[in-house]
Amino acid sequence: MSRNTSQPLYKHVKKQMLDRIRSGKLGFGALVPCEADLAEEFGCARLTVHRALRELADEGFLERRRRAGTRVAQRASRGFQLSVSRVDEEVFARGEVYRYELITRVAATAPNPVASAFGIAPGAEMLHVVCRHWSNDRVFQTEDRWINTDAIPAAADQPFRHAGPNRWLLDNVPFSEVRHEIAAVAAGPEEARLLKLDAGHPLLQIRRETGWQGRSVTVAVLNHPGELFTLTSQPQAV
Amino acid sequence: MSRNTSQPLYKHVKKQMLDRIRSGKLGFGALVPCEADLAEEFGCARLTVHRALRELADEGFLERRRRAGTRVAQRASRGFQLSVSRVDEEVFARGEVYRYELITRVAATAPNPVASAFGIAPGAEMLHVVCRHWSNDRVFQTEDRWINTDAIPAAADQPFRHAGPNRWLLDNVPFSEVRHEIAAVAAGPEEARLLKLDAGHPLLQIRRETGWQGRSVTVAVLNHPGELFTLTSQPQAV
DNA sequence: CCTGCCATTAAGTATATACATTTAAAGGGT
DNA sequence: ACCCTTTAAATGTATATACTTAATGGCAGG
Repeated sequence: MSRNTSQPLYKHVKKQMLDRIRSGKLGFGALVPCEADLAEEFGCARLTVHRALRELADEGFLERRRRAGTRVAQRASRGFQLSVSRVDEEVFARGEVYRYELITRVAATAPNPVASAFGIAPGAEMLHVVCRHWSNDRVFQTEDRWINTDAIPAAADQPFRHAGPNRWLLDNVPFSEVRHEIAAVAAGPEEARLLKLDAGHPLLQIRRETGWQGRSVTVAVLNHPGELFTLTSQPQAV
Repeated sequence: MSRNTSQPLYKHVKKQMLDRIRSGKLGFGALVPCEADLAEEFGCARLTVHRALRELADEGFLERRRRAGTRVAQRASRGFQLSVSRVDEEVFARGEVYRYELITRVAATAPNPVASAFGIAPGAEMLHVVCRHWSNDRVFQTEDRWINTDAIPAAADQPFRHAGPNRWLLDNVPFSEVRHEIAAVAAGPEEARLLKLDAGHPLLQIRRETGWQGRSVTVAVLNHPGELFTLTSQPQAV
């Protein structure tokens, strides 16, 4: 129970409280003593306890409401963090050789679902880029992306010949919202050709919609051969 | 630029700084003024600025080092949050009817990969549960789970006849680490039968390993018909 | 018994102050 | 020029204090 002085006090309090939760001393739904009482118990200021409890609440361990106090959260709906990086960094992290290949890059009329996501008139022109990302000698990911040139005029000048739009966008365009959907689909003829697989092969498909201040700036469909690529979540940070 | 008084001051500062980052006024890698200067600029205490900047750093927008100051972070590898809930809650959230069905529940010798994950001798007995989760009249998820009865003796007494181990574990067992892998696979004959699909159908497969204080307590393989189920990430919180 | 008001409680925010920690940069000696 | 020491700048933590906000639970009045 003796505290490690090389560690900030609020972290010590945090760890102690987490221990009580994990050991079952404070079960799911249990009422946690109020900040003032804990401050007295730990012999520190209320703000120190406040910070510890606030961070535990941010991490999903506690639920806090004014006047009603602090309770141990039900664990049912805790999130977990999937890391999403630039595709070339993913490949590099696996110790393999990355190569980018542009398939097509055209200004075209956006199909209706894309146009409505961008909040523009159907029939308006925008940039459509299709490309492949290689890892050693295998196709690691195909990318089929629409870019709202209305929102990002600079994209219209990018050739995307030697580096993918993924990378350019991450490096150059501010974004505020990202929405992802992940599904397993069977490869259609077009996808099978691009991924050099047989039609019907299972694909891990990520649909990513990136927005800036409420407005969609780009939507992308990313396909991975199912068994080649697995997304791995990080363990819970504690 | 006038501040909304119904909003905490530190959030106002946070928003202002985020605007400067997103608008490009503070480009990637740019040096942010020190806390004292910002405090003077916003006419508030240093601690208020400190909290705003600390949270922005926690969210990955800034990088801070003592003495060296605060800089705008490169955006390359920001994570996103996938929510994981109890399967019955998932179905309920879709407005459909949930039904649980137990297939098998036996004490059996764990296969080697499972035993080694649990850190126990190969050949030791543990609980193996196979079940299905229905959404209306379709199989929403199959669950193939091993439970370390060494770590959770109470599980040996659970019949899992009317509610799945997923739910019981979440409600009753503390856990500290969760690791996920997500992949797309083709249904084998056994999976096809359980999911009432043809063999070869694409499945979204989630492998989940749950640990408590460094020790694995349960591993599960969850299969979803690929096109039925999509994991949707939450938009970035700002 | 029900309703609505209100006091009280607990969390949330803000400030001034102080001191600790890290480390870049300046300075000084060889 | 190089290395070592010192200084100071910036962030990090801790405390006391005060006020704000939300919401519960009790009380008064109908």
